[in-house]
Amino acid sequence: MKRVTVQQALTGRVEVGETLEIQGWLRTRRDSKAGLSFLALHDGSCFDAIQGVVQNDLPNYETDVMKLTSACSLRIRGELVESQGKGQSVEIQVQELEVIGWVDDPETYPMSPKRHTMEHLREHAHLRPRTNIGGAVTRVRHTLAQAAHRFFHENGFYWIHTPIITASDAEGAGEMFRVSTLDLANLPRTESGEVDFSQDFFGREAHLTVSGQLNVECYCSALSKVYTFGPTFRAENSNTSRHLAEFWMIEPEIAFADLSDNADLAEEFLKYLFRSLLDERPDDMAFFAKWVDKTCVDRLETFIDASFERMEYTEAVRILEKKSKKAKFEFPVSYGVDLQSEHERYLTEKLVGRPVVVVNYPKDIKAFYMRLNDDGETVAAMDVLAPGIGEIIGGSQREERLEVLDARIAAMGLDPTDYGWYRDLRRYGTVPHSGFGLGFERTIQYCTGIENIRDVIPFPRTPRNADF
RNA sequence: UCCUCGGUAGCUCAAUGGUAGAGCAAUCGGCUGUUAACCGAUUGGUUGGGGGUUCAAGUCCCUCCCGAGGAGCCA
Repeated sequence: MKRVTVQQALTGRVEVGETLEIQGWLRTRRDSKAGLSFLALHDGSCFDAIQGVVQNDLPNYETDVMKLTSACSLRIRGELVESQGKGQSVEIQVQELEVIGWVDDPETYPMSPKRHTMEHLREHAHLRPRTNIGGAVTRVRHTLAQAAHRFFHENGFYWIHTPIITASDAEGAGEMFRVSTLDLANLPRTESGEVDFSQDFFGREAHLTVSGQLNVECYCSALSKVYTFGPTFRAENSNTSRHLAEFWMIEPEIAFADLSDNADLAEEFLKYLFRSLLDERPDDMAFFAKWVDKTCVDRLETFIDASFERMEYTEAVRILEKKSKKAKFEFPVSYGVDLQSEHERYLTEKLVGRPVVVVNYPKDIKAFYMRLNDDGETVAAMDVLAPGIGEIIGGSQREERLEVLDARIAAMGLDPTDYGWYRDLRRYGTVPHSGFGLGFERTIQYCTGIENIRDVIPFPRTPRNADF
């Protein structure tokens, strides 16, 4: 008797005629008064459920089988046989069935065997992985994460575990969540009446990280090719289908590399991810193509075959200005202002029809650490824009020249003493280096066509919502 | 945070200011191998909370809460 997963049973690990044992959850039960019932059993190991056929002479047919409802957990033993029906090649002729867990009050079980809205699934995030779409998203997410690590490993990158808690108070990538053990009802005060963080756990203010970039630059300046892959936190009050308060970001950083190398890396990396996904999860991708977004598989294949579209910011603005009347933009476009969502969408969706890299933005709309170009006006920044999502990657060549970095820090009104260790990288053997941040959830959205980012992470954290 | 649209049965949605309905799910019965099975019946409601207008409010007004789409911020 082999105990196997549904995936193993369906893919030849068990020969027809062998007996096997499978454990899982019931998706549906269909009865035929020919004296048999059909059970669809899933265990998450693959998209498909396996069909168990139960004859009514089973000792517990009336007492157990006829009472089964969706989501009951079961252990079945039986023979793997070729199916007499359509829709599956093999099925299990059940010889023994054991109910492990019943469903309490089936009428109110939230994942009843019918179609549900994404909002409903989200409100039951603890049960959502049992659904077709919940399972498919989970496997796709895993596959993309594994592919990311594999890509970097195979290309000589080292994975750096950058800190979740940071006392760097000037990363400048958005609002931060405070980390503190102070008693909120009884805050220690300094003589001038301000909160005395010297009495806090770290002896100073601390927050959850908004990016591992500054930390990973340190390791880049020693191990040459590195990356982080971990959770990041933004306390922005963003209520959109593209933002989470807690999300996962992949941030590679490469030494002796300019912006063009950076864009090459982004392109090669994304293609590797998409190729892996199509190769490894055809079952789940077929489901998304059928029920969620008919174009998702084609989109990935096109991306893999095509070269990245690259465009200068100046060029992008020129095109947008030319098209602004026809496209009826709500906001005007001109050199020196950041592109609005509608402009980004126009570029990637209408003009190019696939992801596009916009490079060399005006320095005033970008971060202090981005490398100043020779024109003195722009910085070596890049944004990868994807149809339906907008910015999926943000990156840049970093400023490696200490005096230029200091001038930028000063010009932006930042305090150089906050950047002591970061400046040291430029003092001791500085090198040109580049990197980017890829929003992991946005990548999953792009691959699956799922519209709301809250549906591609197990337990989404958003303003006013940290349930589960 | 701003704009727009929503909140009615377990779920998805109907309902001129005048008796709250349907489909699915669930339960029961029928059906000779089903595939989101099918056919019949039954059960199922404090219409998001609070306040107001009215003879009468799911429906109109005020307010709060929650959700979605878009914007800003960004990945």
